[in-house]
Amino acid sequence: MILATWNVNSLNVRLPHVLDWLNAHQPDVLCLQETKQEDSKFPYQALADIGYHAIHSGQKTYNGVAIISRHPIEEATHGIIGLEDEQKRLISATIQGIRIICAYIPNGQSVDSDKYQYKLKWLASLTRHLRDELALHPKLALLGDYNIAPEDRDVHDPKAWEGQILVSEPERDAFKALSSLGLHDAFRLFDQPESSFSWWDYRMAGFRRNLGMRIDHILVSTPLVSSCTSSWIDKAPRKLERPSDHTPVVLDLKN
DNA sequence: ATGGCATAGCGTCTATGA
Repeated sequence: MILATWNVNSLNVRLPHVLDWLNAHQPDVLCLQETKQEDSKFPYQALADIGYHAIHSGQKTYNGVAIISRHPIEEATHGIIGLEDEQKRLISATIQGIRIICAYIPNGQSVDSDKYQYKLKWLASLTRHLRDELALHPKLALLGDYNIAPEDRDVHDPKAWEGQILVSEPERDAFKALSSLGLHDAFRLFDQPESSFSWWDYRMAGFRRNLGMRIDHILVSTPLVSSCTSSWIDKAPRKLERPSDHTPVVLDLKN
């Protein structure tokens, strides 16, 4: 079974890349973030034409999350229980007996911003929500754009970024709180190349110079760990014309 | 290095991203 996550930075622009990627890799599940479109614009038919079901929770201009699956999608829910939130950042479903949660965690903008407080509050609510989900679904995967680089090795220049957004201590503590629930960073279950990143700034030739961050993650619950066989970042879509600034993160699970 | 880019909206600029 192949699970993947990809922040597409507008599905309207990136649909051709997504369809090509689905056809090439045939993942069982692909989670998308930043679709930036209302549900009425979501390309259900184009996905069905290549054999995929989908659910979407979106809005104009900002945010928007989707789960795309080759298998039937069951028990779909939107948002975080107990959090009033206009922003469409979380969607969940059960697929092949695994609870799949697709999240677009707030960026936070800067540590002195109101958006940073919203990010920390959102993460606290997510952790509370995940505790309940895990009680119901021992096999669970949380996939998405976390907007957190968990360790210095996930940052191209840790000194330059020290204390800043995406790496600040409260954000990393929130990531550790998710880990403490029994969720494991699937990418780090395996040996990986140094300087492995999932996002590169469009500016400053960030991708060519590999000035990136690893902020897109797949966390899996303890009962799934022994099934994980490999995890990798697919840099190929970042090399295409008009790429997303993020690229897919992939996890292989044995059946 | 604090921008230089990309996207969407009802727009000729602003907001946001990370």
